[in-house]
Amino acid sequence: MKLSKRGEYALRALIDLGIASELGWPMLQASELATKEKLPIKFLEQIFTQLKAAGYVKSRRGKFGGYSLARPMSQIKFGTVIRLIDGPLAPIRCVSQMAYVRCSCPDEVHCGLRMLMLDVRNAITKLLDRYTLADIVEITLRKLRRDKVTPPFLSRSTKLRSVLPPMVNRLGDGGLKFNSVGPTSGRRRK
Amino acid sequence: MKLSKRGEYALRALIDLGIASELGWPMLQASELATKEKLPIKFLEQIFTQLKAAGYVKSRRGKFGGYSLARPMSQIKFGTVIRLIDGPLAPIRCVSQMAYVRCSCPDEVHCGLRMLMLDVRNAITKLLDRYTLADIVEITLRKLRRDKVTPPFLSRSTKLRSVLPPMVNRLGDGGLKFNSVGPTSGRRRK
DNA sequence: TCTATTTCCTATTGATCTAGTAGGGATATG
DNA sequence: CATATCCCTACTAGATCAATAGGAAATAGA
Ligand code: FES
Ligand code: FES
Repeated sequence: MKLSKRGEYALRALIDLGIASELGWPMLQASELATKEKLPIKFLEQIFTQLKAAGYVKSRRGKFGGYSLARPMSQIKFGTVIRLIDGPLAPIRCVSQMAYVRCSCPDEVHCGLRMLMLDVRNAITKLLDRYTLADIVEITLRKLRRDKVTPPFLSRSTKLRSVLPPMVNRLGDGGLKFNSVGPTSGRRRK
Repeated sequence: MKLSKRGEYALRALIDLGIASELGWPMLQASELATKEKLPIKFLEQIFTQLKAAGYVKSRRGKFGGYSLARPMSQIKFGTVIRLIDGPLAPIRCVSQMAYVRCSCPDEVHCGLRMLMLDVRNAITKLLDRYTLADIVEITLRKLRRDKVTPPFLSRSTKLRSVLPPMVNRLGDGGLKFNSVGPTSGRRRK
């Protein structure tokens, strides 16, 4: 499951759309998003076309047009979007549920590689098929507020420019570990 | 993390080499493996060259030559092999530890997509960086014995042909769930 | 109506990757 | 010596990726 640029931009766009809408800006323009998030405009347009065809966003054109989410954020799962844009989530087709293809192994049942990859697939889908746009937007907003940062694509009329702290590659941080914001029922006690 | 054919064949070859060696056949020929496992011979040769260069297998040529594992199976981690052949495990480079590359996001720290993908990356590496060839070979052998099946590439002198049950796509089964064969210390009680 | 702004649509491109194929050279066995 | 095996380099057809290009259609305000 390698996320292509196309997929990355699509998800970033959706998340931004979600954040903006949550903050009272239900509609964003492609050019706006492209400049603030530093994506190639024309490419982004193509992606929006695809997202629209799949029913994730709707659009209005002409002056003051733009794109907005076409359905509730809690109904947009990441797994589904990624499958649409980048294809199956499974690392190998013989363990894909949505797009199974037999591989050349003479005996699938006793294939060690398949057992391992099945676990990998399950680990991936467990995350991507459970998290929705609503979850991610909520978590992101919380982080933004905690650090008192405004998202860059919301500086339209306001001159308040958000200072972006330089990124250091410390991977220990990050992740979704907010006191069990997880979408499932599993609510662990502190 | 999409496993290419090249990667698939490499891992299958290593697993087969492991199984064979565990059963007393320390050396397999490329042609042998190719026909029994239905892989293109010349392609497999290339892959073996790569595996040899990286120190996973050693070879002997001439008549009765072949390939064998170059080091203990417990020291061959799947993650490392896959990284060698297919590149980084992370779905997106900004969450890769081994091959970090900044992405165009204006603010990595508050990027919702990055948080999600970091979790995906961790889920993947948790499996692939912990399981070794020894683990998979052990599990596979156990399954083979349980079902009284001989691996197809071990029918050299013996005329005993292994009957291969046809595969039905039932993904509920499979996986590595043997009574906690896991490589980590976590040994859960039944 | 005219103009500016926006989305929408189709085509094209250069670069890279994939999954091999082809042909022969080096080396070991008997 | 013949034969079997690994080793090495080159090549390719096709797909995919990440855009870029150019303009048509719709919308809003003057
Ligand atoms: S069954 Fe798909 S890799 Fe073996
Ligand atoms: S930081 Fe890499 S996707 Fe946002």
